Amino acid sequence: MQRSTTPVEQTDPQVGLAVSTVIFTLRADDGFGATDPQPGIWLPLVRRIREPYDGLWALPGGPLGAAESLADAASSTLETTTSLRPRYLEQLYAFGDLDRSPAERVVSIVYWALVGSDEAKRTRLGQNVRWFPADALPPLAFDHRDIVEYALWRLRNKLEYSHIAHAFLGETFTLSELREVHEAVLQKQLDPANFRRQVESSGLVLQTDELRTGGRHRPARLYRWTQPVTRPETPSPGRSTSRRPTTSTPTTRQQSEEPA
Amino acid sequence: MQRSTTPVEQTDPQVGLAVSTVIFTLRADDGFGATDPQPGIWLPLVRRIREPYDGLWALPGGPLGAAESLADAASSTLETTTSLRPRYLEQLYAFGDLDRSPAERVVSIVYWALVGSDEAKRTRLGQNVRWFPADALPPLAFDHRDIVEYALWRLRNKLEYSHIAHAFLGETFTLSELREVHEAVLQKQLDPANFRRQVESSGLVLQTDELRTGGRHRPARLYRWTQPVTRPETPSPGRSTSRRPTTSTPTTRQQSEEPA
DNA sequence: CCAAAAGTGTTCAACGTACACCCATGT
DNA sequence: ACATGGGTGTACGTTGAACACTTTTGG
Repeated sequence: MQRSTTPVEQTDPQVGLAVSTVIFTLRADDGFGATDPQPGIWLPLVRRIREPYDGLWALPGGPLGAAESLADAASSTLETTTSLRPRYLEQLYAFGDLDRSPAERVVSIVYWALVGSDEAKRTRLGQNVRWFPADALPPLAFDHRDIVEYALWRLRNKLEYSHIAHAFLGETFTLSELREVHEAVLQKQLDPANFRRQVESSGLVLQTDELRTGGRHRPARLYRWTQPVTRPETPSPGRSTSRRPTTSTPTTRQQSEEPA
Repeated sequence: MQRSTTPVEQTDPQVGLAVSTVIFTLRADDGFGATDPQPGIWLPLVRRIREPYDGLWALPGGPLGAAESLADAASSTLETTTSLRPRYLEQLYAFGDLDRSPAERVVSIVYWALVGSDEAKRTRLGQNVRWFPADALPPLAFDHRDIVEYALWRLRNKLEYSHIAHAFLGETFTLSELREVHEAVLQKQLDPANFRRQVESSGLVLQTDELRTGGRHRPARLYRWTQPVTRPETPSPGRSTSRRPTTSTPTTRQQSEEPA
């Protein structure tokens, strides 16, 4: 007798199914009003008010409702916790080790999300919710520390071949502003000249005819994204790198323009 | 009142949790004894024997047992279906749309796996299990067609920066054999000369002092992998690209698994 | 005028690709 | 001898990093 095929009857009732979300934003202050020179990645955590791990901080999340999709659950967690709507949302991974939670068996499907810097700053949080800098997290409950690390890795990775930086900026932005986002996320300095050329030739961004004045230097041209926000809620192979092979290979089939 | 933090109480009992596996192997025959010139990707499917989708083919899988980890569930599905052990196993994605299954609500955590070509050939399958070429699948139940497409994309993607081709080859192999694997998976011809150099400089592979004779041509040197099998069962950021930066900063650019 | 960021140009090394060519074996 | 794949050499175009240099504003 072999196992039956996938969607099937009902699961063992002992296995709980939860959805959690790692929410990122970019902030330039230190949380007390002082302004850092470089912005950094921040994320909201929820203080647990029961066992296990009572008192520790944890990722916002909760059980999956029977009538909500996975992304909806992640999104609604986010809104309930921060009163914000995600500008980007993507599934991260399903964590299901047997010993994640001391007593019960819980599988957590984790999403990661980006929210706007400006909006995040204005938000008032509940009593048991606080923003923390990603590089100075308190002790976390469960395996949430690993989850955050993995989400950070994914964020940094993704930044390099997509326009998720969109989520941190307004409708229009200067290339310096965009570069600062990249520098904050990747935590390294980028050559302004090379960065400019890379972005301009990526096709993700479009010149406007406006300038941003005000700095005590030459005004900077404003740009806008060519496409609206990315919401990869269905994992589709297409990566739309918009690259065309210069010389060769009519590789028969629609050789997907995949990344790695 | 806000949603509580992650691993938590119990889920709505209406939501089922299943684990399915997309199993790939490489075969050179057409299923009837004739030998194709180029091997292709094949995968086993299970014929459903009940509603919904009775009679259609589906991915092997089943409900998650309370005492098994996600990877164990995927692995055991694989063994039950094909009597094989996976040489590679990785989580693909969690599919949880509301309308995946007509009546009930089921979330499927899907894994993808590779099994050895030689082993797969020797295996006898049960009555309701059959291998199909990935490019000629029958109509599939549920959203399994999309899932397979996504898994294929991931396989092709991953082939280029890891040594998962390991799974299709023996302990030692010639560079031609390795190239044939790549050509079969990527479905395009590769320049033997350039392929050789790329692989040799990748550090993933090591020369032996043995040769493979027998062809009516110059004997080919045998190689072996520098590392054993990859089993990324914890999604760790480190990709171990083992690349040495020639001049400047260790910019270890790596590509992410997962979609656009 | 000076500081500072915006924006352009140039050089160089690394890398992928195409392709010519030699090597060693079985028949 | 010759066909066939194993294996080496090389030239060229693209890309990315480094960095010199010009431009335009505010003070």
